[in-house]
Amino acid sequence: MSEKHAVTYELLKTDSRTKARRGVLHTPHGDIQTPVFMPVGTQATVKAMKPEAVAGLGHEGAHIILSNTYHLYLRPGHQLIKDMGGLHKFMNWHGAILTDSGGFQVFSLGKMRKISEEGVKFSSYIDGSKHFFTPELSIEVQNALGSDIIMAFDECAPWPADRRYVQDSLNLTTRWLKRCKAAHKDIERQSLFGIMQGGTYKDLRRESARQIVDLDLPGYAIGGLSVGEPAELMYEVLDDCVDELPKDKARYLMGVGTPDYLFEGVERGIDMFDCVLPTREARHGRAMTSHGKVNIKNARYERDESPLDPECDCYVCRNYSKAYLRHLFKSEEILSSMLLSEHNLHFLVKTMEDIRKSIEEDRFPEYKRIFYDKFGQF
RNA sequence: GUGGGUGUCGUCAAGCGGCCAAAGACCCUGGGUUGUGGCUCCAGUAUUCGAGAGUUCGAAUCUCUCCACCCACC
Repeated sequence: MSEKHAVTYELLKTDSRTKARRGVLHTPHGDIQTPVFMPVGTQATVKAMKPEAVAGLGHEGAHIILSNTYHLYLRPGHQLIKDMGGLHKFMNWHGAILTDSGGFQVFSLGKMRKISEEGVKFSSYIDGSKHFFTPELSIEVQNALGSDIIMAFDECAPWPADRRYVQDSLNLTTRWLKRCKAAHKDIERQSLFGIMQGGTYKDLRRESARQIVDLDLPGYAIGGLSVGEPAELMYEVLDDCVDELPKDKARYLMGVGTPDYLFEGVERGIDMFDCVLPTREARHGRAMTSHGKVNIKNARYERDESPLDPECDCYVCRNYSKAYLRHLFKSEEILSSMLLSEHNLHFLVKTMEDIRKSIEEDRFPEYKRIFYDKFGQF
């Protein structure tokens, strides 16, 4: 009666001097080389990107994206997507999909919600209508969407938060995780990842980790970090709590992030990352480059004929000048979002490819040094 | 040439004797953004009101002269 998990992690190599890992995530929609950066496509679309462009990012392509339970539940509705053949078919994405549970939206849309043992009552940001989200409903929605990896419905505590609150929050998250696991039946089609909480209290993080690892899930996420706490504190907490997670399961640091966070996360043994930053900043006129950030709005680029990043070989950098990109942004042309999004995503996906290669060749610390020297502070 | 009108930030404009070291919008300049509500949020930018001279305790606001532009009519 050994059921096969839909998603499994295979550890290929561990860096000799750090906790950095090189692995493969096997999913029903293909293998994912890790560490990996997952572009975010909240509303069943990576904003301003065609799926083909997402699939062509970097040199190897992006093979997994993140989408969102909360948003798709509200619009167009999970039943509709199920009727349309599931999320992959609906959005014409042939790679793997991870769906966030809606737990984070409870946190980020905090003004209009009420948390109880049973679940969360909240108002729709679209029309103000009242909804009640529970672990069972989150799983039901994610089952209907048909994503490869589904996330547990958790409570993400804010920072700062007092110890008592964080403790209660992590315990609630574990109780909800048990309900998620019980509600999720088809484990051969989709895999449920648990989420660790615990704020910035190391002992609470370890406690949360032990609780969720007990449930023997195919993967574990670290939630509730990068929510405003100082970077150094986050690194410290992350470094400590990762050791509590099993080596034969994928580890996902949720909502991260900036290039420097990616390196720090990988160094501490993280396999998966996602972040809205590259696409959101792109829409707001900011680019990530090998020499740091570029604000394309700046007047100094008015007559700059050079590409965003002289070391980048993406479609955008091969064909367009900063002067043109600035013009597109200032004119509020749609192509501005498209090109800057493509560049930013390419930059992170390509950086991850280089990180993977450096781990394979056991020179991750050296590569990190080189990257930081050029990139500077984000 | 005659009559009428208008002149306040790059632009459009509020103000019409004190609360104006001049509102607002756009533009412009800079910054923010980390499990995406939001092509968005935050901040900055006129010691000055076409120029000059008056009236007044006090003027962008009243008077006079000049200048510029606009509209009619010769």
